[in-house]
Amino acid sequence: MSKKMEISEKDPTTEEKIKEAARKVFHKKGYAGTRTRDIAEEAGVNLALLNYYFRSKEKLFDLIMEETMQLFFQSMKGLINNERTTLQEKLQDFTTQYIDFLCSQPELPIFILNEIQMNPKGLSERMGLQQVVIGAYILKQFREDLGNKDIPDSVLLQMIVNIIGMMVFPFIGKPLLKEIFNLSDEQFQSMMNDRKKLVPLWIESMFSAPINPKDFSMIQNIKL
Amino acid sequence: MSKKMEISEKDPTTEEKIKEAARKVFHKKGYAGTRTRDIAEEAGVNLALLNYYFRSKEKLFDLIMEETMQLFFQSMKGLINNERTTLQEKLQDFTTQYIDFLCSQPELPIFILNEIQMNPKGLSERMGLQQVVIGAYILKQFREDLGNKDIPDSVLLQMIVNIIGMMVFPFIGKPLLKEIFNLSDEQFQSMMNDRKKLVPLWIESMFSAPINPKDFSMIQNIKL
DNA sequence: GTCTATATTTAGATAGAC
DNA sequence: GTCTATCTAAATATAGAC
Repeated sequence: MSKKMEISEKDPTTEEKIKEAARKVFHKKGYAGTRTRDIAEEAGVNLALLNYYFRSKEKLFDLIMEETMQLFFQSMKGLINNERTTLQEKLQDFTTQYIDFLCSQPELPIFILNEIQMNPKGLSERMGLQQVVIGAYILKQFREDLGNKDIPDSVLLQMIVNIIGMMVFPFIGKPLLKEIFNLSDEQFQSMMNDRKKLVPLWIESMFSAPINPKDFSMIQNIKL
Repeated sequence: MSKKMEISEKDPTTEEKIKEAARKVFHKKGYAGTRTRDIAEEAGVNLALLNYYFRSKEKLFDLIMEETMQLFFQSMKGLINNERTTLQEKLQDFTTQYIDFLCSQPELPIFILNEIQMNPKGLSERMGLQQVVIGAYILKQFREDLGNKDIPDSVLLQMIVNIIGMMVFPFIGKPLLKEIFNLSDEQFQSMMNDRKKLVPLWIESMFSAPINPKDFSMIQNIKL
């Protein structure tokens, strides 16, 4: 194999090694719980190089956080905006692929939601968060499909929370789940695999639940 | 009003003030993100008094963590072990009262689940966690009710995750939800109020979803 | 670009007066 | 019990040689 061919697969640069290590450690321990020494050690480089390449812990974190949020939300964006699939197909694609994605990055949910709570400022401006969800093509389809059933937007909002929650929450509660039910990693994995098909089934049946509008405040003035 | 009568309602002691402040700050910022100075300031006492009363930040945290876990799980324990109500009644009581509880302490879920992930060791021994859930009376009732429908324990486990998740997840995602959907605190509150009745309805309908066992691995060897 | 050594800053903890 | 002042340790950041 020639040297030229190896360029594309050559060893990562020091800068890349640091970024990868930072991603790993920040995701696991959060901003406050991470020491720059941990990152340097994980990357196998000298501590001083962190500041040489990224100026400060905070700047490095901001970079990682930005990329992580992109990853987390953009991976969702593509799945819910496919205009060539039916609602049922899209829901199935979404749960399958997003659960696969989360399985490959199981600490993402708690990292992101925790850091957002610590520092919510300038969240949605940084990326078009509102547009990602509210403008999603799948929402249009939901509304068409449900228009017949007289289901208000406030219930649709509740269902969005449920769909996301049923995929994301198990990862947030994973350490607790594993202890309470003595689950192995394999069992957790197969539980999430089952969810790929269960979530769409559940969602469909939940929409059939007999809702009496008089029982609910229906969150005034919600429109998606 | 006599001085004797005022004893029971007198100002909190310094020790109590510190503990309350510690609870508040730890819940908000987590262990790593909290500085002892924050706690002292919140309590309005001198920094040195923290160590006078509690020896160290870590000891103070352990104390708060212990009490918080008790609060979080014990408040659940009573609700799912009432032997005098039907399954439907108990589910309704559970969702109503547990959501009320979470509304009164909205940072609890993310605090607890985050700290558990950071340091899962000795979790379930510290309190009889397995017994709280697995030994719950409501589980017996679920099994009886579902015995007729041939629903395996692995699906019951999935449903437990759903029940807890539908109550807890909105609080974990609250900052994000509020930004994406422009929710006010009042709207979030009324959303959670609606959930008190929606969750039991949803759960019931989800149990009616048509499940084909061939589609699922059904998590081998799970028994609750 | 990388390293050693060191400076700076921050946070937890304590000594000792009152 | 409480406070001031201070110590110590830890963590971030930088200077300067190579």
